[in-house]
Amino acid sequence: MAEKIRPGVVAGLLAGKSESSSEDGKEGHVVQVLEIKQSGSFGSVQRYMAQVNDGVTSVRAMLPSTLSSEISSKKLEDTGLIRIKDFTVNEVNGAKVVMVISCEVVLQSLGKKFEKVVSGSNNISVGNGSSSLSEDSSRSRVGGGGGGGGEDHAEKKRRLSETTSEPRSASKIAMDQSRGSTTPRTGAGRRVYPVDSLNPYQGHWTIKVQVTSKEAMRTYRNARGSGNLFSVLFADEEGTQIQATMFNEAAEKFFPILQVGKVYYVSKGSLRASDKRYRSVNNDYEMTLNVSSVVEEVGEEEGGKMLKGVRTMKYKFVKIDGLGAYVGSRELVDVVGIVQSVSEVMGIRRKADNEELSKREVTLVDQSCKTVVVTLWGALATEVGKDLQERAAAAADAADAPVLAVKALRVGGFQGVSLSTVNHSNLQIDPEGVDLEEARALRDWWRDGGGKDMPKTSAGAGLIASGTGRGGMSNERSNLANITRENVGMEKSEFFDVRACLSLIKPDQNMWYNACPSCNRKVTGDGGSSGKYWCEQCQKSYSSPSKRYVLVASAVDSYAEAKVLQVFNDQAEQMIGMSADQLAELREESEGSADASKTKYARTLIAACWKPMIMTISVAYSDYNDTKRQRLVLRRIAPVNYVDECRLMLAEINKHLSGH
DNA sequence: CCCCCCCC
Repeated sequence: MAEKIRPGVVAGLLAGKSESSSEDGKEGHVVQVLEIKQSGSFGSVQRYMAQVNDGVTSVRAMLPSTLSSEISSKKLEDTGLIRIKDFTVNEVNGAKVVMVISCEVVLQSLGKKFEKVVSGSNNISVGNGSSSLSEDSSRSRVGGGGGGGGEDHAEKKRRLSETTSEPRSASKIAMDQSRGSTTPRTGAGRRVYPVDSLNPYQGHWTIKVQVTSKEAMRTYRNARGSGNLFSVLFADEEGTQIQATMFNEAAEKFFPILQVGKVYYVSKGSLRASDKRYRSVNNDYEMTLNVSSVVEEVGEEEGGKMLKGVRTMKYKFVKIDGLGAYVGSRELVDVVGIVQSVSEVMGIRRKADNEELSKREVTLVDQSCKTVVVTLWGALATEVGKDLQERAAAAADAADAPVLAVKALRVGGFQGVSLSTVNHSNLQIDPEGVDLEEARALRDWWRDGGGKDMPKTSAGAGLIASGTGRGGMSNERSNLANITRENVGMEKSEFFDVRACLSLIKPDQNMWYNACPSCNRKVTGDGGSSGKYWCEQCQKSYSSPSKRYVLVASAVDSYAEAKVLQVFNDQAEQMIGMSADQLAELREESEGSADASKTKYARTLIAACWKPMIMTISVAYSDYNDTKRQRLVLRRIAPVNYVDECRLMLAEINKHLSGH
């Protein structure tokens, strides 16, 4: 076995010994892990703790989230070996804990605890575990580097020396920063951490990041108070992103300083687990900067213009045919597709406050041969959308259609599946193939014919309940209790989809009217002596008007009963299964029957009830005898597709589960 | 400490 545990390594870790001189020459320290235990989860990722053992000493260690899948999949078990590449040491309740930042599995399991008598050749001195690096020694190791603007391999190695048992004081870092001009900043004393190594337990760090997006300042007001805030996304050279938010005073302070595209050293921010529901980047943590946080722009001579890795946005693409699973969840997705069409910019008035919004719709297709409409909002519609439109127009033929990669999209249920940009969304038109394997694969697929023979259908088509002609049900389900609450529909009419049954169609109501055969409006007259009916609209008389339903039914779901649901002809016809004229005949036959409930007429109305269906119901307030009254109208019905409904319920359940 | 993200 090439991998060897050197006894004394653990003491070395505790002492912050950095230089790895493992016998195989690889960077890092090989140790054995014992007593692997779950240790809470951060975000969605289970974290583990373990004892790390070198045969002489063992100490508690927090293992990185990157190792969690290895543990859960049993690629690493008790008595296994890992190589620690990067770590810090924290004191928790007076005991030292090794916080492993980066490591790899060396051996799944050794089968027993590794124990060894310390050999004389051990080249790591076994310290007392509390020694720490002096400021000077730390400094001397971090010299050089220069203005390359990146952490090279040597720098990474140096990070191995970082301990938090004696961190460099924040004031020291601040001093270094203000003194910056005399010494290369990436050199003197500024140890730059990769963003993915940050965690809430770490004492002090400095990151070097580019602002990749910046929100406008906004105001919030809730039960706990009100204030201003804005957030930015930082990305480091490795492309790892993290959201940083600033409130109130800190927001005022940093808003003018942080600019999109510029690079900064950031330190003294606080980290905490990010809420998966609201996460705009794939990071278990998010950062809050307060007034005492340090943000300093990196000069261009230090490579501040562009961080190498940032261009490579880190995507977690979801194939278009897989978007259905995200409908209704708040999770943001990344999508890459061939641009099929780009609409003009449209002006929209937001319902809530009548504010004018710009939107543009882009249709994408990918290898799944499914299409989806992405709605771009605001500047993404007017600016990036314009570039996209021009690029699409410039395409000589379909094969040259642009590729669009979008980071952070909200998945909605409009027409089955729809995508919408949010504040943090980021668009890349024709992303560099070298950076983006998926984009290249997609373009190759498209240029090779792009499944030319495959029909391209909307990703939503399979998800919406069909059967009622144009349009479709959304994937959001409400219920009768919700939609009949007071004031729903007060402002303007609202539409809801519910899964419900009719519970009653009273047989003694009017049920229909005589309609003009050409305009469907109510005609006057009763045939009478002239045998004619008059249509006011068409200014014509007819001898044989057809009947059209206009009836009141009750509907029920597992939440409530809506006693009065207005139903018009098309929906009534679908539910009753015959035209109003046909039902009128049955009604006539039933006249004078001894038992009205046994007539064919009555049984037909009963048969229309207790069939679950998806109903689109509009709720609005309308005048009724001088008072405003809530009015429910059945606008559309569709059969229940149980597979789809189960899928929606599962998504709903998952939404609740992921909330914690 | 936010967590709204719009329209059909």
